[in-house]
Amino acid sequence: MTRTRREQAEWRREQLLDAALRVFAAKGVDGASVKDISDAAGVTPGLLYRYFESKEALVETLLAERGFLPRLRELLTATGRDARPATEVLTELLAAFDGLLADNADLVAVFFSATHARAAMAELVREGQRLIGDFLAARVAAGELRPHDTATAARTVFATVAVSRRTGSPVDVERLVELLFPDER
Amino acid sequence: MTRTRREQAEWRREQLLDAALRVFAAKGVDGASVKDISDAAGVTPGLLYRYFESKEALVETLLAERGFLPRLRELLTATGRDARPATEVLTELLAAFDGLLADNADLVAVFFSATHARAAMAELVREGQRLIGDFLAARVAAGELRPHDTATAARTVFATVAVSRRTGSPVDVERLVELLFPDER
Amino acid sequence: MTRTRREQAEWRREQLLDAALRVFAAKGVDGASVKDISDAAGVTPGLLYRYFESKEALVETLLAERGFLPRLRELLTATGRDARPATEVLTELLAAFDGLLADNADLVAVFFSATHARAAMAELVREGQRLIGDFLAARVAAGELRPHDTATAARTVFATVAVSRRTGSPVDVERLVELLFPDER
Amino acid sequence: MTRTRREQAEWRREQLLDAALRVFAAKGVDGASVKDISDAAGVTPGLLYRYFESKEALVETLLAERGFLPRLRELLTATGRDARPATEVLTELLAAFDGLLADNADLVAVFFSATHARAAMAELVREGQRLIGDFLAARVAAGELRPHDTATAARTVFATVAVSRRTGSPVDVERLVELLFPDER
DNA sequence: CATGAATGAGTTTTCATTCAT
DNA sequence: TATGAATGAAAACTCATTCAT
Repeated sequence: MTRTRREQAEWRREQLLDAALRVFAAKGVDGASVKDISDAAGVTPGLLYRYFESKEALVETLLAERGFLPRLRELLTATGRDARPATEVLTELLAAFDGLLADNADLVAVFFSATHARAAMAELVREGQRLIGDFLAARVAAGELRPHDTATAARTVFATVAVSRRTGSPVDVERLVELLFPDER
Repeated sequence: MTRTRREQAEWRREQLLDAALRVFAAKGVDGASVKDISDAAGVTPGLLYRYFESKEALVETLLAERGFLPRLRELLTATGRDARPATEVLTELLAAFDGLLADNADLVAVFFSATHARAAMAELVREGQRLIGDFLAARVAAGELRPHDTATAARTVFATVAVSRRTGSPVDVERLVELLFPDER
Repeated sequence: MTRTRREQAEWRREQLLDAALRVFAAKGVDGASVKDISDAAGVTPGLLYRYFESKEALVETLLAERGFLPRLRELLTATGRDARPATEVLTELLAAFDGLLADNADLVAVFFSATHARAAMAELVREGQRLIGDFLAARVAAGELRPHDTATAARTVFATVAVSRRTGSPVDVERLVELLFPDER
Repeated sequence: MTRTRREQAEWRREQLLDAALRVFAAKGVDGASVKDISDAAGVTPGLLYRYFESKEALVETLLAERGFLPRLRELLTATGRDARPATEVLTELLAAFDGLLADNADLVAVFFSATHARAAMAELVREGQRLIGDFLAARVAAGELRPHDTATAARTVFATVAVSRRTGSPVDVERLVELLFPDER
């Protein structure tokens, strides 16, 4: 109950970021007012400016601190998979990616709405595709997967999962993997 | 140079829609002001209201009149393809779809930015996936393509083309088709 | 059917004044737009400016040309009454005044709404009270009515009729006269 | 000089209502801009919207909070009059009513100008006439006043005082009462 | 730390008025 | 005579931001 100053400040900061994320996702960055956000956080607009320089700084902080690129990287490079079949690992990977997007639906919405976020989103996509492509290439090199254009394949699965999430009709990742690698079960 | 009143009005209307599309794509619907649009069209803000009831009505008109769903439908249902190999037709189809998105990049941007456009975009995606899926299913039934989950395949190619366009790194549709149907060349 | 230029112009002018009167009465002078008026007249706003210099000029013309002060004067000074009993004449007079207000309800509304019309209305009231006062004084002098403060009496009946009209509950003028002159029937 | 937040807000609210009342009275509700009002209050237009939802809400608040119907009711029903002669009480009553209108000249002007206020004004008139009518009827029943149409009489005195106030030539209430009840002095 | 009154620069929208056709 | 496209100025209103308390 008793928080130190520092804890309290940290807690408030996070609370504001939470509120901002929710509100931005619902109304879009431009459509949401500072008042909307402070209302959602149960504080007054003025307080927001003790924690963030401006509305724009708030958006940037959100993108920087809540961005899930690190988590995506983790997911896609997790070790201890070498022993398991490529299609199994790939399925799991895509499911994890799908889950990541689901968990961060609000942030994804911000990525889509904000003109600012264009670059951040592009980076996410590039990185994701590269990591999946590397995985596929390694397994092709190992002779486990048939030779194919791994970059295109990575791009394909990545895009499919992302769009499916965004349009609200989640994809069945098993089927997706089977579509691409029908013989490697 | 001399235009009738009616022609002038029609021309101005289109010009305003053009300007709005450009500005909305660049700044987002919420980020663009009516003044931005009228400036882009070289007129005064008031004039916009002779042609459209409100900024919102302008967005709706844009989505309704400049929507490329009809063109998409045309593309995907064009006849005279029965005689040609499925992969060839599919490649052509996806290239056309990619071209359509390229031609309508601004509108696509609006679809992405506007909270209003969420529904319109979802419909576009659904329709596109359905039409491609139907095509694939017919060719599978005809024994030309290997049996596979045609719905997932449709979703895959559709999403891949769309995301590639959006992220600015156009996909090579031939490679995409070959990835899915390596043996049907 | 064929009108001379002059006739046509006169007719249109009157039509515009009619429309303006109706619209001003309904929405108030400030609340009514030039477009409202031209719409009501079935013409375009531009045309209005061929007949009147400005919206304000239109109001002034309305007050000047449609003012019923002349008619009021006529009513209150009509001759051929000397032979009849004062209360009878007074009753008839007030009824006629009431009728005049009813016939000009729209104009009265404009008088009330327009800040401009304050002076015109005051003049109307003054004149009306003076004329009724003169009538009463003459009859007192003739010994037909009891001596009383004729100015106050005039003001009283005038105000009563006017307010009753305006608030929508027309007064029974016979009762009003009987109230003031119970013995002079 | 030092005011608490709450006091300051309350004070500002009243100040804005004061300013609005003055400006509305001078220019009419439609003729007055929000800027006119904020200028009169020495603040920026935006501040007005912290205290009132819209210009229309401001008018309604004015009518509701500054309406003098309660005060009118008080005046006309004040007790402790039974012992005094009816004409004396009536004279005093009308003088008080006249004073009330004088004190609220601005509000009366708003009543006259605003299309919205039509209903509020009608209620005021109705109520006022009813209360005066009741008073007269009681005194007739008590045999103190001659039998007469008390409703018409009430309407008469009410209208006379109101119009006189409005047209700027205050009535002499003693004379008015004497006109109606010449023998009851 | 937190409030919320206040600002100023913007927003969308309206409208009296002009003028080429 | 009549139209209606276009303007410019102002309207109502919003909102990010500041600051005294």
